[in-house]
Amino acid sequence: MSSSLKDVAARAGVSARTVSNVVNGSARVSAQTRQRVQEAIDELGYRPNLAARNLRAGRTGVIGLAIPELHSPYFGELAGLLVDAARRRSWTVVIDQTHGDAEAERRLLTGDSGRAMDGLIISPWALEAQEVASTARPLPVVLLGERSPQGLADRVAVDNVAAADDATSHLLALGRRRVAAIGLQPHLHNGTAEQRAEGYRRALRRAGITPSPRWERPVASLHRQDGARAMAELLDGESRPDAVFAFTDELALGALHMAHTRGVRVPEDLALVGFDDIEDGRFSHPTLTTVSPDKGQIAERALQCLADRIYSPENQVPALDLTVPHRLVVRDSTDPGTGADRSASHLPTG
Amino acid sequence: MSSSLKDVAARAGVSARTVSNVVNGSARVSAQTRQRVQEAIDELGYRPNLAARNLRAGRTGVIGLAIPELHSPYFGELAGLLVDAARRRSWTVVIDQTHGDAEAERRLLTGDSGRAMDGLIISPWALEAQEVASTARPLPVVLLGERSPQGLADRVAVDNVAAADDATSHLLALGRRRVAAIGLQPHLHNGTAEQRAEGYRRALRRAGITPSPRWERPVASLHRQDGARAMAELLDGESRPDAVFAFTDELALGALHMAHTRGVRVPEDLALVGFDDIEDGRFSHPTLTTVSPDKGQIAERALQCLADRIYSPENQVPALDLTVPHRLVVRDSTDPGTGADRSASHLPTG
DNA sequence: ATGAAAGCGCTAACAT
DNA sequence: ATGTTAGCGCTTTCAT
Repeated sequence: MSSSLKDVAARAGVSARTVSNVVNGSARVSAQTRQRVQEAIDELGYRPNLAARNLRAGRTGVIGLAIPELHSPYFGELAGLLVDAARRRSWTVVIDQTHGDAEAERRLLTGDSGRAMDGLIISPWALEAQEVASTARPLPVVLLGERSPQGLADRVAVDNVAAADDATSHLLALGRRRVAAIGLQPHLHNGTAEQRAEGYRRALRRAGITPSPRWERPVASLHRQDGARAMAELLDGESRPDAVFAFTDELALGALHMAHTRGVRVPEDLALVGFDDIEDGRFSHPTLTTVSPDKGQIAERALQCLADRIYSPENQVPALDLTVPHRLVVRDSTDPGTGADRSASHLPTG
Repeated sequence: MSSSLKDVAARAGVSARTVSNVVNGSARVSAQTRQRVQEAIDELGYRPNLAARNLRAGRTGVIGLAIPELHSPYFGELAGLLVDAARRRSWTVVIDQTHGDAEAERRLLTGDSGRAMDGLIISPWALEAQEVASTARPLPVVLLGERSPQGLADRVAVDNVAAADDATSHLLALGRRRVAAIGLQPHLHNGTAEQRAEGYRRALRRAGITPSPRWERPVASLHRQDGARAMAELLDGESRPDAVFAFTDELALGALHMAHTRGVRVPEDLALVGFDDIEDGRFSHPTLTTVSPDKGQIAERALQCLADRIYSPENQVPALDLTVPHRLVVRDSTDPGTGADRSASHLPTG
């Protein structure tokens, strides 16, 4: 068994209080005493028991991160940023994967997950805004990329409608008219797909084009294979699209794969835009034009929200609804031009 | 403030003991009492305090996962598998990113990280086997993908030498003779790159080819851009390779990108093999031949090691050195043939 | 079947 | 500057 504060105190011939002071630097300790205590600590290999500290403090220093799946590049990147940002605030992150399971999301929100944490950052997938809003939450929660749950929890996201509009408008500006969309999720109501569809249609209408269900391809999930399947369906249709806006980069990369397989040239025959700006899209062939959300800011602001709620529970402002900037990164999949990434270069020239 | 066991006990008119029994089902409680307690729990919205439980139990139910970076597809996939596998054992996973920083790795190993956990799974990057072995560890540790630290901690990994040999032999079997390697890391001594280089050279020698430093490209890190840079160097050389074995899929995808940029055809002009079998390689153009480690088994066995050490500290067997299977997945980047993925199909035919 | 009480290891209010 | 001690919320031994 490892040694405790008391053991160290006994060994150094001081009280527990003094050892605690030395460990935490919380009060003045004479140099001599300090050294004696330090020696005892070293000799015994003493490590403070975190569980005891947590119990005492009423806080764990742990925040939860609940995302659909860690292996998806978008969530992997975001999780990485959050872990690092949390660390800067001396927080530890425990990660849960919901796999889009409503029950799992519910458990996390209600605090029945059996995880001890001071706050939760969750990217809901299956749960609708209504249910998220009505769930009793025993701890501070920040929602990511979710339709605002009627001001009942902080939320951080890009403006999905505007972003989808930007992407679609870019395709229209290239002169494309048969612009398809891949990524609708009629079975889900978490808001994201709906908002991107809305932005897509808005851009079409502004260009004088009537949105048609024929160009809107639903997907079961957001993986590459779903994008490939949707693209196959589009290519099998009577009239082929000359542009595709995929609601995520993974879908876009799957679509790109299928285009290659079918001998469709990108961007000549088909211009393609994704969403998320994942690393893969910078090295695909051709490189992928995409909507780039500011992921660093998403991570930073989500943590800031949590910090405010956790450390200042007294002055509770109403729920925040934070919009994070995005930008369109034009690459080769829509640009038959130079072949260069015009927004962000990650390779040495030459 | 949230309510405690005592509050529930008072409200239900029973002792804390009984409430605890109801919550944990640990002893027989009369149906009537049980119901009364349950009502009190519901009315008060009582949730057990995990910190107190942990203190009492001397265990946290938390294990740490320390990896270089979460956003890399390989580690993202592995982390996802570990999180799910841990959950099946009612464990929570806290993730730390070391970013290949020796100091960060050291802190985790010595337990000075300020994270409360029952065990640690770490994929060391900067630390050498020697130092890992000599570090005093206050908790059970499993090493991933690391050279065996002289039997001083459990370790789970593929046979890197054999795997690299397989990959290289595959290229040689295609009739390629100028086989380059991308991914050496002379500045690191964590073992992985060295072992893959060794397997690469072994295969060459067996084919009667003398390994030459000219074909061995070092990289600063294992990202796509490093692979692209290394490939550029190879293509700028006096004699061009007709095959490349990249030590990771990310490097391979970066190399592939550069090949496209330079107009080099894959696999006709250049056959390419990666390592890790990340999702991207199944949808790249062309799809990527790769060495596929059994990631699910890595996760499962790492957790099993940890469980054995945590739950049965008394019968301590010597450190285990577990080798997990791998297989070569042949795809289009080495197969000018059918264009089909011959080992694992992730798309519907048609 | 249930109650009373000790104690897990730590911090901090109260002492000196 | 340092000692003494209560108590965070829970589980569990001992007792009834």
